[in-house]
Amino acid sequence: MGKSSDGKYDIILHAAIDVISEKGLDKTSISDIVKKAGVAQGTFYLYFSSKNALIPAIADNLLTITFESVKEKIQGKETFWSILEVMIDETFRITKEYKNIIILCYSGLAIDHSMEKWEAIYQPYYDWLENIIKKAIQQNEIISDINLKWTAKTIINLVENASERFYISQVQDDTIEVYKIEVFNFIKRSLITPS
Amino acid sequence: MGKSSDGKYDIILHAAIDVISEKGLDKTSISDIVKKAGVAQGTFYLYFSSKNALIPAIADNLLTITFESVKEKIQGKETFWSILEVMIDETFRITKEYKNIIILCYSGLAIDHSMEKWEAIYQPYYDWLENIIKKAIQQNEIISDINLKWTAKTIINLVENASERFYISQVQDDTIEVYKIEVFNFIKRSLITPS
Amino acid sequence: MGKSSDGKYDIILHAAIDVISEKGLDKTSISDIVKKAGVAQGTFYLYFSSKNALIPAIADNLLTITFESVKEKIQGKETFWSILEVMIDETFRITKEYKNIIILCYSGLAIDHSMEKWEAIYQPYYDWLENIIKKAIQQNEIISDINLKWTAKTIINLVENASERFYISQVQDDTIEVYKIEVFNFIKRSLITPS
Amino acid sequence: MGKSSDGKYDIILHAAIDVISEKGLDKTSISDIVKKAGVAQGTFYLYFSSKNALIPAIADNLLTITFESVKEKIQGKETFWSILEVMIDETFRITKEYKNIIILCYSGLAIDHSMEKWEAIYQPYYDWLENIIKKAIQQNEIISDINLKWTAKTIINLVENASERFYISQVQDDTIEVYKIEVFNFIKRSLITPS
DNA sequence: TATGAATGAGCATTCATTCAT
DNA sequence: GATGAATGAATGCTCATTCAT
Repeated sequence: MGKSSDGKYDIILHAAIDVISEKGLDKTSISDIVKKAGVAQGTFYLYFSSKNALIPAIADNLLTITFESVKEKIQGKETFWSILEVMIDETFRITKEYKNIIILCYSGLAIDHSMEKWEAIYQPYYDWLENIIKKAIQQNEIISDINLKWTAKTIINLVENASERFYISQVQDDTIEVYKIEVFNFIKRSLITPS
Repeated sequence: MGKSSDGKYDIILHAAIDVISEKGLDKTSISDIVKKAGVAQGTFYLYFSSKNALIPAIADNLLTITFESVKEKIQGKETFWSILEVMIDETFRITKEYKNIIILCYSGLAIDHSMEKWEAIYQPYYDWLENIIKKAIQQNEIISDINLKWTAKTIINLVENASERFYISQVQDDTIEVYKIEVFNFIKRSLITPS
Repeated sequence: MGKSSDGKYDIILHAAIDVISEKGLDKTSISDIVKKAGVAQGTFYLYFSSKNALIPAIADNLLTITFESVKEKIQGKETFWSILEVMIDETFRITKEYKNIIILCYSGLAIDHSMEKWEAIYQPYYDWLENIIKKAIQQNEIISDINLKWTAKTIINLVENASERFYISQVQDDTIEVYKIEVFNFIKRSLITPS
Repeated sequence: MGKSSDGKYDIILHAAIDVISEKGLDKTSISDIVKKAGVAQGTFYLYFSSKNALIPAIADNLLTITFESVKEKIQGKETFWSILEVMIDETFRITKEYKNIIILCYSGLAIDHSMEKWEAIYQPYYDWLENIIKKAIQQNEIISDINLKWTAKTIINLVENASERFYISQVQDDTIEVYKIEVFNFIKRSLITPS
């Protein structure tokens, strides 16, 4: 189950992401995946213990993509609010691009009764934002009377959920800009230090 | 597909909820459901067009429970903030009681690629809260410079997600009270009219 | 799992016996059996809980054949020794005819770790012979100082094993008559009342 | 396929015996065996041509154990009857200790359609007993009017089957002593020279 | 000799759905 | 409306075996 080898793990993982994005989790057979990956049926099981074991791996991959791209775009941003703006932009962008994978993660982890894995996977992202918030408090950008951990998780969820409502639940009675601005303002009003 | 008959629809629906709560969606067969319901295999198909047709029905049932119980508990409450308090209390209570069904709705609707049905099902709840908010604005309890629809959805999501994080993702590093208070304050700070 | 219906149980059972006799247990797939039986794949599982569940059923069938044919041929025989003779003749005949099934029962029950089922299946045969022996003792044909149950089982085993050694283990350095006579005499010398 | 090397053959063979005794033949994979033996997957095939090739080797090993231990315990015994007693004791002891292996031999050789291998493996044991019987006849301990080969095989079978009925088929309605005495007496009455 | 990653054929079993009664 | 026996497509997974190193 190692992630090393000569890259077979990644080859299979990405083949899985491709096929599942297209056909959905339950319509995708292991046979489809290995065909796409160009390996034998049995090889799949050298790297993943079961079909279900794919989901956390895919979710992990997705979070990594999100997290990395946020960190990259954050470079040079100084204020908490500009960082929040980046998070919103990137989350919307990635939700649009990977909406099928996001859905598959929801259903996959739910089916597997392992919703708690979400939290484990998101932990590094949570920790990172917690730190950002801590600094923002020190900079007196935001109020200090909040539960750090809870707030970090809630912000991430708020942003993700807003973009999922926009792209996945297909409620587009407003423009994307409205959604982005509303979520930004909602959070800002809640956290900003009264002047 | 009528909801009438002599109640077989409800018998089957609740048998389904019971069994699926226990075993999870994918481990539950139609056979399990009809056995529990005490009807014949074929009878299921007189009331539901397919296994997947169960999920929206269950989700609908769940929303109705939530919505009704919120409306009931709201009686006599005057301020927006006391209504919000009730919503939080009831949402946490129902999330605890029906967490397996909530999970099943996530996975079921995701599998079915019909996440948008969530929105349709939640519509009455959204509409109701939108009205509450509108009145609160008129009463000058909360700020007026917000997108009504978006805010209604976001509040409902925020509350639900907080309780799901608590009960489903099993992140209980704080007490339930902390979670309830944080979510209440987070929303209140964002919406309250500056005095 | 009832043996009734319109005979599907028997149809499948005999199809299974046919195919397995030919190809051996592990080379036979359920698919082969249902094809031969002319029923659908799933129908098999309406009558047998698993592939392994076939074996005891087949063994039972075989014992019934043996037992019935022995009882039939016994008609009119008066002495214990003539009955023993019939048992030997019939056992050799049936061993020859059904040797593949006998082998499959051995391996099937062994694989299944349910060797003890042999005894349960053979019980009626054992009981019947026990009675025969009891009468023979009363008639003073054989000695009385023996353990009835043990002796009944041992005689049946001796005869079966002799014929299996002849037909299955393919040790035919002697004629079948030698085998039959030896086993008859071996038992007779051991049990006959000294004159 | 040599039995020499630096003992890898024996290491693998005994690993196989251990694992199969525990899990049964069909639940045991080559992978289990090599893991236990501490060698690589491919190494197995340097010493055994296939999985099925294990069975005769294991059976052979088992017969050797039985045969050797009988020969050892026989030392100093003079009469045929005391030798028979040893055979019974040792057979019961070994059946108890190795019952899972005995079962595996049954199923393994049956599956393989090579029941006749039993006879080849047992040949030395048969030959040895044949000689014992021959001497007993010369000593006038037992009757002479018997087929030597057939009788040797039958005695061995009788004893083995009695102990298998006791330990494997789990019919323990009597004590082990009853079983041992009955089988001893059954044979003795059949063979002893009338005084 | 020894390795162990890779292979890929093979199959029991499940279960949503139908339909004759 | 109600039944439940029958269907048969569909697939995750195992595992004996190979072979390049």
